[in-house]
Amino acid sequence: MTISSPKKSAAPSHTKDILLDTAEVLFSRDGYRETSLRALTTEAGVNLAAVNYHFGSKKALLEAVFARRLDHLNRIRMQRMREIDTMAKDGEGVPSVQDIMRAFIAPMFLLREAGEGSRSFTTLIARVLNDHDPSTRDIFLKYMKPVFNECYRLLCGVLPHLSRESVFWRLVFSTAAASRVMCRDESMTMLNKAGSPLPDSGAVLSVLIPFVTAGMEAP
Amino acid sequence: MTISSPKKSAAPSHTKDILLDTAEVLFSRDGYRETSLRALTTEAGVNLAAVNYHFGSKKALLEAVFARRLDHLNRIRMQRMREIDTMAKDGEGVPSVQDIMRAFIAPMFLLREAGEGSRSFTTLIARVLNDHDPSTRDIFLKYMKPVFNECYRLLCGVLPHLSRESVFWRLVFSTAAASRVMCRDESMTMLNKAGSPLPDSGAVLSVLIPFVTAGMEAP
DNA sequence: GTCTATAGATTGATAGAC
DNA sequence: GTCTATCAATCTATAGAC
Repeated sequence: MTISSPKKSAAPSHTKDILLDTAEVLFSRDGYRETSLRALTTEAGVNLAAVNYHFGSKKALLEAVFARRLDHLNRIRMQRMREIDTMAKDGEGVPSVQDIMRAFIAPMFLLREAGEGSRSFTTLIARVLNDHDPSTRDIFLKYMKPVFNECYRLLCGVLPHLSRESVFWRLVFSTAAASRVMCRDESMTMLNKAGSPLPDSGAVLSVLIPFVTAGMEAP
Repeated sequence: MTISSPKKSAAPSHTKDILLDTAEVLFSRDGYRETSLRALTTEAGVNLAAVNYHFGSKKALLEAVFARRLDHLNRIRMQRMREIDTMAKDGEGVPSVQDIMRAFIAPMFLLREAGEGSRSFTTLIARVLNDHDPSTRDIFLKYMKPVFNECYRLLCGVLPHLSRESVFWRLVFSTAAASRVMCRDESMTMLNKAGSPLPDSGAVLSVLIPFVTAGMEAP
């Protein structure tokens, strides 16, 4: 109890928290649109009307799911990138592309390993990023934008020989690669001739970081 | 008329063709699940019952949309990769990673520039690849698998110092980057601080190919 | 082959008793 | 805050006249 985080730790006691936890899992497993409020409230063991009572609408529930995790995650990423920025300004040499990319990408994978709920959440991010509905995508992009731009700014600083457009697109490619592994699923296995099981986040990260670093540094 | 391709060129005269063309555009613009048969048949100017009469179901229509384009596209990609393979076996040196990646990725971008319909189609691929419903994804992956595996095989040949798992995952990252630009949209503009307009496929390709090549070749 | 009409099911949201 | 009951809208798919 004494070392636990914020307030409610083990079992969520309030309907609101139960709904957030359940929505995180079901939205990531089946998709936001494909998850009906009936399936959600049944799984959560609460009444059908609870979502609209506590959050106002289904979409407001989705936004609440994002806010709960991203506020914390993005604070970590921004802090890491600011540390890199400060070190550079203090004359401790030019930061490496790899350090910047790791600050941008790694915290999401660490979150992924933090528990079943947050694991679902990172999958949800990857799914929402590719949603057809702009308003659904924009809920996430609103949180993404400041972190993306800070990373972009740092990269422009250490890759002055590249056009800004090149840096921008390469960073887009990198986020695409990262998000693809975030929601890795059976379709991966279908392509995987080697038949090897899906590796854990640490293993994927050790392939992903060199990949995006080399891509960013390409001539 | 004499230089036009296959059979029906300018205006599709049959209901079936009109439905394929309209489905391609609406499925890519709004998503497969989000496009109702009502919206589809209204836009196509045909009767609501036409889809089920001609194709049997909505999902069979999606599959027909894929078959019409992918049979041709994948034949081109396989041919290019086989040419690379033959050259290597004839002792004309080891093929470059860049050649292999270009054979795998470029034809899709060429198709994208071939017209409004095929442009929509490449967007549709990228959207379906990230669909929540496995059966929807699998329709595309069934066509993707042989081409992906051939590319994977070639890459293993020229990157013998890498583990097969590394090659596999790097190729997955590359396809993710390619598919991300395929459905580039307003959400890109939202992130793009430089505010530059979305470049054409040739320009994106000239950034994408060096990126994935460097990523594949990373130590 | 094309049309109208509708069956049959599911959805998000709400009103009102408790 | 939680419940039941229900509304109004949507959907895919089909039956049957023309």
